[in-house]
Amino acid sequence: MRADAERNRERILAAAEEVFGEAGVAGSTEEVARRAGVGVGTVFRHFPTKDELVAAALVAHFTELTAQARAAAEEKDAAAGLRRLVRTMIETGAVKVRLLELVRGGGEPPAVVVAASGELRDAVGAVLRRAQRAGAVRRSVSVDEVYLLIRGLAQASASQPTSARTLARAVDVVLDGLAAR
Amino acid sequence: MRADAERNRERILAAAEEVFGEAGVAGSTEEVARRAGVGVGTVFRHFPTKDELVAAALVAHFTELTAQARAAAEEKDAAAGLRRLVRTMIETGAVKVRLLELVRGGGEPPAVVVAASGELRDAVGAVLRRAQRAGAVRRSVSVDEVYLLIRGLAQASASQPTSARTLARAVDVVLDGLAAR
Amino acid sequence: MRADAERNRERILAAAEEVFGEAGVAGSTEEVARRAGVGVGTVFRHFPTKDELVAAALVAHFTELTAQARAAAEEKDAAAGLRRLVRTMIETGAVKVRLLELVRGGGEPPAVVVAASGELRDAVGAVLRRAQRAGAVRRSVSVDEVYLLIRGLAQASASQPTSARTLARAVDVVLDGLAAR
Amino acid sequence: MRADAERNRERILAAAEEVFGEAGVAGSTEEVARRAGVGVGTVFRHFPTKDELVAAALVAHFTELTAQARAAAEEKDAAAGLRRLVRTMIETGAVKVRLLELVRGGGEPPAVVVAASGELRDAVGAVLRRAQRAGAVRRSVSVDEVYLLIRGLAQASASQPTSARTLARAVDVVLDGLAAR
DNA sequence: TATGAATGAGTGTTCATTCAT
DNA sequence: GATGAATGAACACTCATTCAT
Repeated sequence: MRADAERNRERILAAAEEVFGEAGVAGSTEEVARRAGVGVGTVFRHFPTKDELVAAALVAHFTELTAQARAAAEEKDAAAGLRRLVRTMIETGAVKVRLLELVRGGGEPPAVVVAASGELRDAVGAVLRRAQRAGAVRRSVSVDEVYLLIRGLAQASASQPTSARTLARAVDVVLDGLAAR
Repeated sequence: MRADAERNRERILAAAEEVFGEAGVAGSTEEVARRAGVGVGTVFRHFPTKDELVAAALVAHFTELTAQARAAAEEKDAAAGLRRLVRTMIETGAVKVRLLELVRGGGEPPAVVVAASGELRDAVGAVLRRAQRAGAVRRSVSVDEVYLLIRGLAQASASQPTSARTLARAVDVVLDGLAAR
Repeated sequence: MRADAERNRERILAAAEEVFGEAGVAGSTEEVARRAGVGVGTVFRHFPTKDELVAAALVAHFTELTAQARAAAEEKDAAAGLRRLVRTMIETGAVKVRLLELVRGGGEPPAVVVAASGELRDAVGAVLRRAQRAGAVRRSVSVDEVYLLIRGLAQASASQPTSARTLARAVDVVLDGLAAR
Repeated sequence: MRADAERNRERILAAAEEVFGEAGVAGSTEEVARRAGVGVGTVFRHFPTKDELVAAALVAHFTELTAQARAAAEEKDAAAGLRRLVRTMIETGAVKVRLLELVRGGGEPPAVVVAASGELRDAVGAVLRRAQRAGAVRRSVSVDEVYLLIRGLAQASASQPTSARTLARAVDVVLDGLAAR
């Protein structure tokens, strides 16, 4: 039964990412249940509240991104690592954005989300520092700005159809801005 | 009574900006009515649909920003004009962001909104071209990227408390990125 | 001003017959006002309540029919008079039906309506008695049945599209049933 | 739970017949829920729309009547069968009338209702043809008139309190009119 | 006196959450 | 544990009625 329950949990999370990613706030718990192929009751057994479900989906998303950030930190070329990370985060950012909408609402996001977000920030920080050490980014910038810029482009491109070309150019502007003079 | 009705319309619009700015999609028409100090019926008389109310609030917001963009285009120093515009848009952007969330939902935003957004984009374009002519921005960037970057920073800073310092630094990164090499 | 007010009253009544005749209960006071070419306020000044407006429209309708019944009582051929009356009432009955729907609702129709309906019944009674005297209708039937049958056909044909042919045949069945054996 | 749900469905339908039968269009879904002893949500789970609820109640009503018509077709005495059917339909017709009001409104009634009504008409037709074959009704009348007359009496007696005596006499007039000369 | 803007109770409908099976 | 039917508070929207102009 343990295995079954675990499998359900995963399916629900995946369905939640899908549903909330598509419909944002409008996504209903019932729809999540339907896509996960379980009853609503099961969803609520795993996540006693819609907010908790959303938070869990967000954490899952942050966790994936953190893994990618850590991978980027291993890359030979530090500058290329940063570049790739920025692109990945922006491209997969759409979902996150929709989910974040949900979590805000009543102010502070739940602690778990803050923690997961913090971990991601740190991983991005590591990539950034490596790029600085390699001389590809000037010393004066801090993770905060970088993180903000990434989130911004992710959200903006998610909330309005944006051509790949425009997005790529915007990323270049940012990377140029980060570059050491 | 014309006068009264007009005043109500303004109050409703202002309340809508407030409510939707704070609560996003969750904001209720009833709450808008309460804050405007009118009955729900009055809100619906002026804006027959919640969507129309939201659209109207958005248009109002875009219109304000467009006015500011046009003012920025008059400024002596072209580069300073661009800088100021970017800052203004980001600072007052919070509201817009929340409202945009609402309008998306079922795909294309209503024509009025698209039109108002287009006008803003054009006004920003004028400021940008002036800055390019003055040599403060390199020729290769187009309005699209700039508009995207501005929207991004506005949304990102609105959706998560961001220190003024971090925001200012992010703006600088962008402006540096835009600058001619 | 008297004349103006009187003209408005008539226009409102006519509009009410139209609107309620078409839409039944769904017809709104506002729509009546629109068709009458006056403001809602004016409608309410003349008829302080929707119910009163409906009642007045009904009374007007009954009054017209009563006039026709009286005319039928003058006709040379008593049997032909009855026949014509039945047909007229059925054909113009559609409106009445819709209006009656409205008036029922909370039980007894208002006194004015009852009175107007009584007058119509009496006028029909006169036509009937003449037909009986002429030997065209058997003595044992009373106004009540006749009135009920007429109302029935009027309502039934109004509430569902009915071919003229079917209606004519139904009327013949009734007239045959009334005829002396 | 299947059993429970089924029981609820029945109770809701019964309540709907009651409520709409009494109040016509004015009857509210909430009132139906109250009388059925369930929450509004339950009503909407079973019938996603008020219109669908009304249609379902109508279909149920037609179905009952069709069963009675079929029973009448089995009766030994063909004329008595017709007589009894007409009486039954008129007596139980009140509800149908109110419900029909609702269904009209926007033109064509939903297909299910049309179908159920058609079946009833056919069953009545069978009873009628038997009576004709038995020489109790003249050949020239068709189902259409009979159905119209029945509906008419049902509606008329439902929409205004009518003494049993008057109704019986009206029925006799109709039956006499149908009789072979 | 006529107007039509304002009001707010009431209606249909949705959806997070609970609980009997 | 899983299910999905039941619940009811909450929301968008309508419309009879009132009242400032």
